[in-house]
Amino acid sequence: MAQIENGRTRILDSAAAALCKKGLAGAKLSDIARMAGMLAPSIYHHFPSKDHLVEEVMMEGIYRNSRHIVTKVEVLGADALPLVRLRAAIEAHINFLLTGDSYSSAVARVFDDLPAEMKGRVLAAYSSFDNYWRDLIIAAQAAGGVNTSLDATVVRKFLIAMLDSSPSWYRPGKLGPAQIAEQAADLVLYGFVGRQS
Amino acid sequence: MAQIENGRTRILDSAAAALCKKGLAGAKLSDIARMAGMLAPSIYHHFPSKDHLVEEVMMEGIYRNSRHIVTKVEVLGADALPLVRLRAAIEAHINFLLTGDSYSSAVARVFDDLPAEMKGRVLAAYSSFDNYWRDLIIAAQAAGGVNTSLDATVVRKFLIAMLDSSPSWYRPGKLGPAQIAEQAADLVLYGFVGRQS
DNA sequence: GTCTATAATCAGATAGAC
DNA sequence: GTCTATCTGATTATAGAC
Repeated sequence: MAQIENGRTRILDSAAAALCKKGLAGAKLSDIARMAGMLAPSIYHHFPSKDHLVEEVMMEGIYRNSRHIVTKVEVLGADALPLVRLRAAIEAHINFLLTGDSYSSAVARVFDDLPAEMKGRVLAAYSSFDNYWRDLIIAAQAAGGVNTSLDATVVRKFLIAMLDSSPSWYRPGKLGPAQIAEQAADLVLYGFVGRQS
Repeated sequence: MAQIENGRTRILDSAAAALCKKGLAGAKLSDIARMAGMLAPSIYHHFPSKDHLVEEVMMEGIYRNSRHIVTKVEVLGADALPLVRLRAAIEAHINFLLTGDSYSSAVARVFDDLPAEMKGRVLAAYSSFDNYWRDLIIAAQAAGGVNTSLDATVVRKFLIAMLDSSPSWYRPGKLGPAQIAEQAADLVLYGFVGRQS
């Protein structure tokens, strides 16, 4: 079933990469086309408009990211400790963003700039992913042994913003994606002070 | 010395608000002018270009945010515990962003989209602020009693991204800015699990 | 399915009256 | 210091050949 990389897929890949790197307004159709080995008007044979193309990248990014994280968490089984599941989600999210999935990075990069109407549809598609995080957090709180004075929604917003920022500042160096992922989980779960105080 | 709000200041205020709300490409000169009670060409009497106007908002945002945080930390005195100083910085940052300083919110909102040349200058202006955070974190690590396996740079990047995200999702409700600020500090310092485990 | 040529649109910027 | 009118340039989008 592995389809060969046809023109349509090349355009989507190029669009995802361009959106990541240059943002919504910065990613010109001519850039996307060039990266896909064609000229701008050829894109219109595959997509009716730039907005349609962008929206498909957003939907694909949400789907990929969601599927990756859910897979990594659910392989642990439903009876794994909630904190273990939450840690797995955090590490999977960072690993996915930093190991080159430009679709998921593109979502974090340009979501705020989407036209209102599209943003509504993208947000709707995002909601099941968001609810998955909410449930992970609430399950961990319900299991006890955590700081119950923290608001679950506030924790989720801060956590996702933190994770989503990583593609914008991470550069390969002494720390690899897996190590950043581990640091993210340690920071969120146990804080800058940590456990050994 | 309190200068009355002249045209130039009204334009800057409007630009900061528009940049926050709509992003760099979304904030049209006609929007900014209308919010300032004039028409687009009038802006050119006060600023030579949109880029110059945007850059001045960026610089002002960095200056205001930096000054506010440093003031709130330094009032504690240099002999305050490093963790107390770090907490004060975190809370001051959130409070400032959420209590309506659109200049500082505008920086976080549009920085990634700035043209490369301007971004370099803005980043240079930002560096002393960034270094202040770096020093707060390093001082706390040097004082001991924290998780030394965390990389100071990674902590700083995650921390600032988390704090800067707050204007994009916070809406006045049951939790006020001061409470969000406290939750942010608790989350960063002691984590989702917290101290009582 | 991709191209060349061109239209349509829109936002930043300028000229000059008042 | 602000306006009306206009220009310029960039970018999305269309038409139609190959």
